[in-house]
Amino acid sequence: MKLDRRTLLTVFDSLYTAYGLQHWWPGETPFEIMVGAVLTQNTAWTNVEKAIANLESRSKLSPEAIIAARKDHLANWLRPSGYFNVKAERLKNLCRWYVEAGGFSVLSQRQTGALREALLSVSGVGPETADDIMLYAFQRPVFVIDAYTRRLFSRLGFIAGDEAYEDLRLACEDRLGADVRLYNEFHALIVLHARTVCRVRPRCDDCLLRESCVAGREGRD
DNA sequence: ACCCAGGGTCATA
DNA sequence: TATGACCATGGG
Repeated sequence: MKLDRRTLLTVFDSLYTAYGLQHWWPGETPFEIMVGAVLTQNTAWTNVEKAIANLESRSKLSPEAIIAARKDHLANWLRPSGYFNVKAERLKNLCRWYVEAGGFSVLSQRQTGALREALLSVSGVGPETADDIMLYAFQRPVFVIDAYTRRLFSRLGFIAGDEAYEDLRLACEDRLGADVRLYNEFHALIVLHARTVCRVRPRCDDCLLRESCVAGREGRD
């Protein structure tokens, strides 16, 4: 891994200059962010919004309502977000854990490591979902590694691409230091960039990260 | 018609 | 530990 703080910040600056502040998940409650994190698993966000709107319009966007709802009903409301049977189960698991643990105020008092482990103990919450929740709902300095991040860093020549999730996360956190604001914007910018430029020009031949790409791509591809 | 989208679990070797 | 099957809708 050729990750270092200066290089990572150079990439961040390029993205930030190009796209500006993203301030992800503004105005949403921590619980809504948790719901979104589960529903967006391998799913386009536009579909997630429809499912959340279904819950909202039926006043089911609360942990108690989701726990009380029949699973087949919940699945129908989640239909637009795909994998609706699976996600109905996962959402119920998460809500039961959330309520039994005492909700946001109580969970907020836990230490970052313990909170992350608790999230991961919920069936249906894997590392990426847990870290989305850690960063965006609980405001903890956890660097989210998703497919986009891995692909971008790989294309830039920083990593091989097959590193374990935890190795990558800890490496990034080590280089960047605990910085919630930075992690928040960085992840949002990577996703935004991936959905626009990288998707259209997969080899980064002419994107704003070209300098970094070319510098890091020697002997690769 | 095809590909992918802000993954995760479970069974198998 | 490491693959593969499976889950499913909607937009490009």
